[in-house]
Amino acid sequence: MDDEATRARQELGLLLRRLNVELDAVGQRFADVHGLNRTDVRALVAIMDAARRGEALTAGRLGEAVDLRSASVTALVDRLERVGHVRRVRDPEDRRRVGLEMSQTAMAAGAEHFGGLARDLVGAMEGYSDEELAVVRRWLEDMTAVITRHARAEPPSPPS
Amino acid sequence: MDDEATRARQELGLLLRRLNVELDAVGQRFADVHGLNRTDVRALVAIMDAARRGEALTAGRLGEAVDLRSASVTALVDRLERVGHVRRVRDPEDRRRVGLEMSQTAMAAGAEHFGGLARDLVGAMEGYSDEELAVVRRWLEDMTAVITRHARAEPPSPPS
DNA sequence: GATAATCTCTCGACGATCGAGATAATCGAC
DNA sequence: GTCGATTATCTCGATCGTCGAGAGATTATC
Repeated sequence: MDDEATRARQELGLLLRRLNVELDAVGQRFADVHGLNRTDVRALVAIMDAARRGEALTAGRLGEAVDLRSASVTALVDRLERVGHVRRVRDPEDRRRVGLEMSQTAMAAGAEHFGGLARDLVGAMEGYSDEELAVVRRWLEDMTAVITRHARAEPPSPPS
Repeated sequence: MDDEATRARQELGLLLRRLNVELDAVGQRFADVHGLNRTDVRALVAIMDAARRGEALTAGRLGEAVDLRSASVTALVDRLERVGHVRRVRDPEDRRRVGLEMSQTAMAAGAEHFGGLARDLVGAMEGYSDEELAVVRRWLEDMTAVITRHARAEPPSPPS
């Protein structure tokens, strides 16, 4: 591959990084608007995702999802509960466990903020053909695979 | 646009979010390995980017780049200087200003971690034709524009 | 039942960030 | 040149998020 082709590919990597920065900024903005910190937002997203899958997250599983110790999860849920975004619900089957339920207002706020972004993204894709989006999809999956490998462990080079 | 087409586009949005999470994890991993926090990593990246552009970041500009007040920037630079990643250099022309220079070891560490990722990403793009990558590029730019608009201000809907 | 395992919470400490104000250097007007 | 306004950075004290250690409560195992 000649230099020109390599450089074009490197630029796509930089574009990806720029997109990453802006996407993080969207989350930061949601946090600012609602008086939350980044961890709180990550937690709400995790709870929403779980709810969408039909599961009710427990305190422990939330801690795994956002990588926090139990003491921090307690403080985190205290904060979210204090402002009314989540509710603690003791599991009747295993009363050690504490389920987490999102309030309707929190669900609505999240849907408005992130749902609006999703809607606009879909709108911006209207002009693309199915074939073009298939290419994009394959590319995204390939890039995600590479990135995930780097995120988990640091191989000197990809196990080719 | 029918439901099937819309759903395919929504899935690309989810793929993008997943990629974002993994990319953040790469930065987190760099932080873990080197005993830094996320802010420190963001600061080092900002300093590296500036250095690549041939500029030496001052303390104030670094604060703007990572969105921290001056008190926090002082503490931040103290941390980075203490472990030898950056050096304070008084600007001889305006001695109020403090320039920041990255150490060779820090540059090398960053190049190894993030440069390795960049190399692998380029490698994963080898199988794509120029035309395919042009589509991907256009798509990335379009998506970044939409995301940036949401990150800066929250319009009820894109100003179409 | 006794004991081990699991899940969450409490407590004390540490560290990152901030607001207010201090310090030092530069710029502009005279 | 000199003085006041401005700019850039730093110091100090306080606040808040996170953690480690361990307690309390519940369930599983024998």
